[in-house]
Amino acid sequence: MSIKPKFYVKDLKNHVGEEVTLKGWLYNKRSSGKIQFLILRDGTGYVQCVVFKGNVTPEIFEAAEKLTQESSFEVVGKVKAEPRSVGGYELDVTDLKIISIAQEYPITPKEHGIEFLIDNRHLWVRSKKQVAILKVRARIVKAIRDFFDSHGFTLFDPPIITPNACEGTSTLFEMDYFDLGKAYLTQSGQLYEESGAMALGKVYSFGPTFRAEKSKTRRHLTEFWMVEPEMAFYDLDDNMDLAEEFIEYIVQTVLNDCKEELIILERDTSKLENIKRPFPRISYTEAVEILKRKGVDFQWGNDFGGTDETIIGDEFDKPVMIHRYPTEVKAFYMKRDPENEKVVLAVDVIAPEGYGEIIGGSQREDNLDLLLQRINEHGLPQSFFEWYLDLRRFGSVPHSGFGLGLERTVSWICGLEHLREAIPFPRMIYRNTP
RNA sequence: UCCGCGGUAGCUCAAUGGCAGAGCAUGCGGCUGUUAACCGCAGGGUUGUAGGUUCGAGCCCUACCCGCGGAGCCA
Repeated sequence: MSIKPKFYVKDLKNHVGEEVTLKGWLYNKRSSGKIQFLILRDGTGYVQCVVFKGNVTPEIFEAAEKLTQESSFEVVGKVKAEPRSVGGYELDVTDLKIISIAQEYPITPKEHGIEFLIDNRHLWVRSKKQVAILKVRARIVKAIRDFFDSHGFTLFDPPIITPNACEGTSTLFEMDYFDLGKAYLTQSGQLYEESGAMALGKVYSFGPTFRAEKSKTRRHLTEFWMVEPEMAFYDLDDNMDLAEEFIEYIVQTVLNDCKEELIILERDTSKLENIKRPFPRISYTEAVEILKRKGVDFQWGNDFGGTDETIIGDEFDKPVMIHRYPTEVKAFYMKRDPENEKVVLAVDVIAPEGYGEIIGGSQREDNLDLLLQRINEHGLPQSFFEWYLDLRRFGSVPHSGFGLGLERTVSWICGLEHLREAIPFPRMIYRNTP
């Protein structure tokens, strides 16, 4: 026997005048003596169910009275268009069955502090705003896959467990790996993607990555999702063209497909409608000039901090692509600019409205000798990178790629204050539960 | 690791060094169109922990614990 629902709230508009059965949870309740208004949510939407004392048996009316916030129940009723009701439709209840009465639910319709909400993240995800964010996240994930799948890319999954640091810079989560000593959780699949690009031309990976840095800001998680395309025969300009088209596609897809969610999130969509190619492209050196013009005491050669990024980003109403960073502040695998040895062919994309870096990418060093030199300069053990150097020994080609942080993108598009709401169960330096 | 702010009822917050309070949630009662409904009543407290100052400490002092915001680091 099947118990799965035949109707969901999102389908009600096609069943006006019909009697349907809905299953879900009580989001909120209001009553006025002989009439009760039950707000049912079922994951697809919210609908007000009206229980009139005259229309139902005393038992059914009493059952409705017993329902507490987040109790689960099944309700039968006739769908009608009702402008007074949120969502425009409501259900005239004729029958109601309690599935499970909820204990006193901790998250009330009033305000809560962030500590309490995160402690109750497993329940918090039921809230209207969180449901909207998670739906937008899911839509962005699909948009990302659709974009690459339809642009000639092949999904190429890198390992999560790795023997060494990819970039040799950030701190990694460490573990014992049987008799082989230490292993680490990946901080990027990029080096592996490069081998994929040499095999399949254009590849991408999409999955969780891990950073053990003790960053304690609204822009950091220790576990976050990253999409990393890597393309053979792409130079920096080709890379930027792709990044630009990619971001435009994601934003325009969400605008088109997540209208209700963006309303719930009270997002100013005019700022998103503006996210159309071309995006401004400035060099690092030009970005430094912007900072100096704004009165920031900034030395050419340093990396930008969070506030620097915001100042630069505020100069533009679209994502800004900053390219050609000083060699010293960037990773060993980035190709040096043939026209200026002091900079590498890297690009960071800064989202508007203070959301910071959402993309970091570069053209990769494809010359074996120069790559070896860079590995030595960074004090990295060459033995770990022999397989990576092979990619330059056996038919090396110019190639490029980038990584986009999913949660930062979700956060920007949804207009969130903090990255922790952009993932179901955030992992942060002082928080790994629930 | 550093700087700043905070910890009082299940939750969000008040309380001049002088009786520990409100709203929401919960329970009971009322109301036939509510929109975070409303009205009445009730229960609910080791004020983060340990010390200290004081006639008297939620409030002042010391240490510690926990959290939040930021810096550094990083995407």
